[in-house]
Amino acid sequence: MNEQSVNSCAGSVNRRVPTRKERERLARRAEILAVARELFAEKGFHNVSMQEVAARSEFSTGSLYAFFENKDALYHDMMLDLTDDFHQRIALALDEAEDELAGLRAYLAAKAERFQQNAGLLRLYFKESGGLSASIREDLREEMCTRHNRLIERLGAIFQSGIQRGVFQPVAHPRMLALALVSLSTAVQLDGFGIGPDDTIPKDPDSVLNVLFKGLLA
Amino acid sequence: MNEQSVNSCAGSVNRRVPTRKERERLARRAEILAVARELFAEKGFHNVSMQEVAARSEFSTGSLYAFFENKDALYHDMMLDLTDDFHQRIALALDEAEDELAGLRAYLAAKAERFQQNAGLLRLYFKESGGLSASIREDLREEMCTRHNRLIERLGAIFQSGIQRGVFQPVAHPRMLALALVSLSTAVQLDGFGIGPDDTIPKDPDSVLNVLFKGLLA
Amino acid sequence: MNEQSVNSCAGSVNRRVPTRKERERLARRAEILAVARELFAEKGFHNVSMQEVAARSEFSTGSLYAFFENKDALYHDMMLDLTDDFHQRIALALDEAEDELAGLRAYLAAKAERFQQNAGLLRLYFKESGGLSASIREDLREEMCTRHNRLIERLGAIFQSGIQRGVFQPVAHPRMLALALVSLSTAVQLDGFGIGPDDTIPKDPDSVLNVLFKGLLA
Amino acid sequence: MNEQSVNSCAGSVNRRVPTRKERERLARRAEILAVARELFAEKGFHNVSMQEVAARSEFSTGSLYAFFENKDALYHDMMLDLTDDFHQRIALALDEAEDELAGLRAYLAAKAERFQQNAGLLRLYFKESGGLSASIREDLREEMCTRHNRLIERLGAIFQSGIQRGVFQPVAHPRMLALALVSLSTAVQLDGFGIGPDDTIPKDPDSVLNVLFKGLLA
DNA sequence: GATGAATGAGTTTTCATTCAT
DNA sequence: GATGAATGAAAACTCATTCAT
Repeated sequence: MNEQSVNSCAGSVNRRVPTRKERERLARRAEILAVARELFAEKGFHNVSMQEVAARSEFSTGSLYAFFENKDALYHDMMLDLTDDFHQRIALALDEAEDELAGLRAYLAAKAERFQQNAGLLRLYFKESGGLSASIREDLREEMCTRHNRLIERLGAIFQSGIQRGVFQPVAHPRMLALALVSLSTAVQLDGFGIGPDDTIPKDPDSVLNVLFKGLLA
Repeated sequence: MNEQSVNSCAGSVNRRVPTRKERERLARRAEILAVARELFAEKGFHNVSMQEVAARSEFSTGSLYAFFENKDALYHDMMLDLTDDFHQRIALALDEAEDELAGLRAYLAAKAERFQQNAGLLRLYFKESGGLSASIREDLREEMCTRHNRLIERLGAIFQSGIQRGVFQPVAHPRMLALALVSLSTAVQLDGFGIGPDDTIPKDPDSVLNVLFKGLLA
Repeated sequence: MNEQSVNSCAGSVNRRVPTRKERERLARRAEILAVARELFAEKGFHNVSMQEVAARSEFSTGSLYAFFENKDALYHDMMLDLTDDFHQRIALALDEAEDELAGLRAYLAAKAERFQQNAGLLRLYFKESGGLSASIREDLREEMCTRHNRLIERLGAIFQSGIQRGVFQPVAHPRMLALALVSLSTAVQLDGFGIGPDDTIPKDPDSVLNVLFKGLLA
Repeated sequence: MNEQSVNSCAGSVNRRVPTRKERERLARRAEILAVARELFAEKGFHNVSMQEVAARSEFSTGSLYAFFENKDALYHDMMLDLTDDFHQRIALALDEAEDELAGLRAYLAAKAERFQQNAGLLRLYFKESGGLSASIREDLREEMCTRHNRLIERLGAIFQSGIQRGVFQPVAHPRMLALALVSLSTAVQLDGFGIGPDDTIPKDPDSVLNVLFKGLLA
């Protein structure tokens, strides 16, 4: 019953019993969040019932409420989970980049990968965050804006340092360059979802950067 | 009850009796659509009831169904109304512009005016269209994409012509320039909604154009 | 269809069309309240569902919410309805009484009649009001206490006047006599619900008064 | 599993092993009942969940079901516990009283003490017992009525004996006197909960007795 | 044609009870 | 024996839609 006796023979300094439970709980929570992602992406917040989430995740409705206070909380947590995941990847990509240009390319690559991975999720992402949905709880919007701003700052800093190092031409508002990069890359990626007669726009990083850097590079 | 009998005595070439009705009908319809705009913008599709629309527009719920087949149709029509309105203004601005640069400035000005006019509507616009919402009926999404693509084409043509006329530097994908212009201007406008510590980004047309044209202009 | 045409022949000065609707609405409301009385009396607040009230009253659940904001409001209104009804009868009886003693007898008679009429209702009455239920909305409790206090005052005044007129012997706290009368008569009536081996207590007004007036009468 | 086998070896007259367990079990049961009292008094039967009882009593929900078959049984047992406690105190007070008048005073004192001790419990008591709640299981109501009747009988006997001994004036229904005493004292105590403009009614035993005994005492 | 009262299916949420560990 | 996670039936309440007037 007590694991300590089981493990007592060896040097077993680190985590034990509570961790197992905790890990399982988090795994279940993650399962639910994954199902919620799918469903919300497919149908939108109001067109998904808790019953549906319960059914698809193979939990009972009651269990859902053991993990999330209510439907809003489930949505909130799912959204933050999704966003954090995205921003962490990008932050990582930026950390590993050797110089400014490489950083921007890394950002674009990470973003493209992300977009390709889950188109459905993105519809949701832009519907609810880019759209500044009125029906989102104010706190969620704030939290997502915070993350977004953090990303803009970071990219802005890259432009700034590039300019200072003489790699880029000087510009009045480096932050706006960051905004341009983010919005253009998003638009390019989303363009693929469009139904326009021609999908002729290349979606690789360098094409995007070219638009911004025509003449901008020193 | 029927006005035709009243007017039937005279030559009926310029008679407007059915037209009067028709005009009235359209006016009522427009009133409802206007109320729907407000309400949907404020609260989002699913948080507005037909009763609410009826109350605010001073029609009965029954009458709503005389004008729109159901709630989805009301939303659909309102959305197209909104979009058409927007695109018409921009088309007009572009028509009146004397050269390419003036056209782009006109576009940016029209867009900014539009954003300022009704922030609430925009949240909706981006929530449901920019977000490619899954909960929208497919046909609405298509129709909005069509309009969006038409705009992109038009702006792309302006870039193209500017390049041909030697006003802009040549670029591989003029359509991407259009995309860049649209997305950057949107992002700049939306940036105002953010909660970032600094709203230091200038939102006037020339600042936006500067980012795109640093060195791009011939 | 329009009553005006029907009534237009005679001098029909007073109320018409709106009254019909209003009357109907009140009648429906009363029907629901009556069903609610029954059900709440039978089973208690928490053991009655809105569905049940709807079914027994032959309305839809939705209609219930057209008449009462929510279940609490339904209960609240039903309770006040019940109490007001009761207190009005008693007030009437007191008004018509010729002297103090007759007033007290009238009170007891009205109360007894009331108790006999609807035993079930009384269980509820005492359950929720006499019991100062913790689950009642505070405002209801206050409103019922107000009515109760008003009754006590009124009866206290009768004792007072009886004492002043020399009909009753003087007593330090006439209000307590009122309390005694009310509580004793209630207890006597409720005693009938008991399962005691003997129901030998006479429940007529004079027996009750005798207990209080042994020696009180001048 | 059966401890008897373990302990069967020695002389087992004064042995307390099973008793220890039994004692512990009863102690735990009592702890749960105490928590149940509090919670039910605070919020009413239907507004208290087993989870809540479990949490506050620091047992698991499962354990609750080891002590009480279900929620109804818990309520039932708690209620009887409460009532028995009350009646025992009063019975004791009556036992120790030297004469009839002292007995009645003792009853009133015990009751007042009881009321003061726990106002919350009383709300529950009167809500569910005095109110003859329909939501109580019939058997509980019976059991509480039995106890109540027993008390009435006992008080009635005191009046009877007082009358026989010539201490009180003769009265047709001594039982009704008992009822009067019980109901009046309850009403007086509860009056304190009221919101009446004046709390001028004295709540001491003698004031209550005075109302009943004006002229009753020989 | 217009009205708005009525409908009832569908949604979120709670909680008594069970049972694998 | 004890635990508490999981269950799922049931409840309050909403709202798109219809239809008698």
